[in-house]
Amino acid sequence: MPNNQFKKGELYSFMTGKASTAIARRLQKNMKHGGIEITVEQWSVLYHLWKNDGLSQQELCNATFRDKPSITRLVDNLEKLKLVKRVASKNDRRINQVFLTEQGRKLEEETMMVANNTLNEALIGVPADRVDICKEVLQIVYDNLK
Amino acid sequence: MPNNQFKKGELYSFMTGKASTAIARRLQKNMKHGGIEITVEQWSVLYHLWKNDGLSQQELCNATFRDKPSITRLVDNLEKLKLVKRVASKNDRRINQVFLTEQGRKLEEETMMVANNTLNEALIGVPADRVDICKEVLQIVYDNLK
DNA sequence: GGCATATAGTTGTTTATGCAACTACTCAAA
DNA sequence: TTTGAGTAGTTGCATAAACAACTATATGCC
Repeated sequence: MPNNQFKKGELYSFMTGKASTAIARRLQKNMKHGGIEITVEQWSVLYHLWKNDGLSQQELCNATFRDKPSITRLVDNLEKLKLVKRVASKNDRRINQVFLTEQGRKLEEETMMVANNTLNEALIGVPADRVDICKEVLQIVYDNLK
Repeated sequence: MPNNQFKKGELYSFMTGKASTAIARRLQKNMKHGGIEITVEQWSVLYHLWKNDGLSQQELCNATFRDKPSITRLVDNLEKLKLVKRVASKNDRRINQVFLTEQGRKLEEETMMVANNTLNEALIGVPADRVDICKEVLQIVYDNLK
């Protein structure tokens, strides 16, 4: 028994993620404006390495919710930009660990500041308790479907 | 003065739209499983034509929050699939109106049913009033950034 | 040890996106 | 009536995504 109805197109934006598209575009624009020459997708990989350097590509797949080919090519491009380096694991030769370079580490502070500012632009006029509810709903949706 | 802080990565999912990615993937999977051979992006264009046939490409840009090249190519592909047809406007020869074909119209009922079911899968365990709050927050975010 | 199965990662193909540069058409003002 | 600004749409290029097919390595069972 459905607990919600998709009526009158009011949930179109919800389903198509117009808000998150808008956030990604603004983040991209703000990074470019700040002289940070990476894509938002590359940012999402670096983000997890800043928290936890040396993740394997598979762990990056799980963390970023991207498939293996996507991570292969994102890491390819980040390597070309000299921001990360693949290191074959000694224990398990199937695994590449991905490590930040000095250059990659240096990006963290500035880039996270831009991300933080972008989020604040996005949330102007939204009470914090409503943001929390929204986050919870999106987390449940993600858990339902992932 | 920032009204929210981007702390401890808790808003990573919010910013990167993991929930809407999950919805889009599930919708794609459900359509394929139901024998509907279109992409979710093509669905988003057809959706607006079902509500309002004959929109111009520019109007489709506004409705779907995509840029002009994206709509050009989505309409290209929908035309190849014989689901829509471009018709040059008589009043203003710059404008293409996009009309559904009989085949395009026939997809509506089944496809909207699949979309509705997908949404219900996504929202299992979420009280309706929380969905409403989430929608409102996302609408404000979109309006802040669009 | 050897084989089946699973896991990590890569490659190929099609579709989609963002941005910039371009063509074609419209409209209004000199 | 011409010209110049604005609008609608297309094309080119780089990046990214989904899916399937592939290689290489690891592991567990006989």
